[in-house]
Amino acid sequence: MGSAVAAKSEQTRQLVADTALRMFRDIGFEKTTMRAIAAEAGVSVGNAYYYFASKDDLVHELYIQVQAEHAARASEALEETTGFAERLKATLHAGLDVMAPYHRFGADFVATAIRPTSPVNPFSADSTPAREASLDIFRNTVDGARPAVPKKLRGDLPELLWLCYMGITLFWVYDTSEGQRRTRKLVDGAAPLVARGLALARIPGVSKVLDDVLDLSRSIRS
Amino acid sequence: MGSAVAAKSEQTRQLVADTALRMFRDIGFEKTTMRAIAAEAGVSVGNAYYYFASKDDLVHELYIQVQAEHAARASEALEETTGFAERLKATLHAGLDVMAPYHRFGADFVATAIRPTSPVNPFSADSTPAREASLDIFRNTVDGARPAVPKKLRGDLPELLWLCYMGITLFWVYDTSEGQRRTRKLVDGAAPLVARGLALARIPGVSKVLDDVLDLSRSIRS
DNA sequence: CCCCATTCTTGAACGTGTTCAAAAAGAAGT
DNA sequence: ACTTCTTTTTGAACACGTTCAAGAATGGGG
Repeated sequence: MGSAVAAKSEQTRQLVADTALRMFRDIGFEKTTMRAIAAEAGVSVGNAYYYFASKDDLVHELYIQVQAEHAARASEALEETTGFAERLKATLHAGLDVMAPYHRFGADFVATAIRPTSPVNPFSADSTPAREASLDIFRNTVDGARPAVPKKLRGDLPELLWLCYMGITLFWVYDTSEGQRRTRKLVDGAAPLVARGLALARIPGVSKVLDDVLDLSRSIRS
Repeated sequence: MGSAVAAKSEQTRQLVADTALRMFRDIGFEKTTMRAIAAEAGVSVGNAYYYFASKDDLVHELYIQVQAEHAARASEALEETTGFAERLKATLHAGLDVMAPYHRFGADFVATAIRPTSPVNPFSADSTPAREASLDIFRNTVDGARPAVPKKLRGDLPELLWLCYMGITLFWVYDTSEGQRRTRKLVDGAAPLVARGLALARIPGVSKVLDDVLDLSRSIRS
């Protein structure tokens, strides 16, 4: 198999993927039927299925692309901020920026992603690379913060924030306010509160409860 | 329209609903096709649609039934407990008990329920009665606790706990451990921690942050 | 008893995601 | 050039959720 041929095959794959993602953005998830994608891309339905096992698989492709874009934008925004609250805000807003064009499609995306059997499920094995890359964004957000976050929390915080990010995404999906203004407000309000909450970890009474929360969290995960 | 006729119509409706719910439990969501339900119930497909606008609507029926059973069991269990942690545990375990037979179907249930347009969506207008009834369970859980929970939290806590319950349900859906043992462990571990966390609300430093959290929560909701 | 309006029931038909046997195209060896 | 094997492409076919025009059953008013 020469490289030119490999390129041809890859070209078809990309054509299908690009067409699908563009149609998702422009006309929504449900109207983007497999037949419509195939017609628009100028291939047969079966051919699209040769490259993507299912429509969900095309959503997976979108998830990967959105995640990569989020990593790029967050990384850039984080270069200029040091305070934890500001860094968290930057990371979360970057995520919202990237998702924005797909808002009308967000509900279907989430409904697809939430099935444990789906390749798009953020906890699934298929999503491990994308999930790890996403976790890296939050590790970077936490580790680069000055003043540093309490050492006790540094290990678990990225995962916890990533989980919060999933929750915020859910909120964003349901947010019908213009430009998802309420979600922006939530991020702006919550980020400094999280930072102040972290400072409380140094109060002895709080620290004890926190230890137990972390213990529970670890025992549940293992 | 005599009552006998009304009964006949209601009888068909119940027959379809009962058949569907039984099949959901026994063979899962996907294998329970509308054609299979109709065949099993001895009616035509169109007839099932006369009583239920969609397959989602049958899931809604299940949601209502599960919620009613949860309310009944929780109410009974709460009669015997006074401590907040114990009450919370009782309420959450009652919910898990009722959902248990539907675990294999849980993922599809959640995927259906999460669509903003779905009648099953717990935040939707269609679900308002069931949601209010569910909130009542948590109001009862909080209000009946002795010693009483801090007054400042008493108003918002039920909604917050209900939201946590949604999160626990999500955890439960993904929990493949035998009998969803890990979810039980999570509830047992988290309930006392929440109770201890509430006590921290009396620490001045914590109280200030908490005020802002509650303010933000209220401003986002309105 | 018959008529009419309402309620209930039917099953064919539509568009969907997905599958698959078969064909076409390409690569490689002789 | 011919064969052989793999990769790619096709489009008909399947089961699904859903719709709908048409018909049956029902019940009250003359």
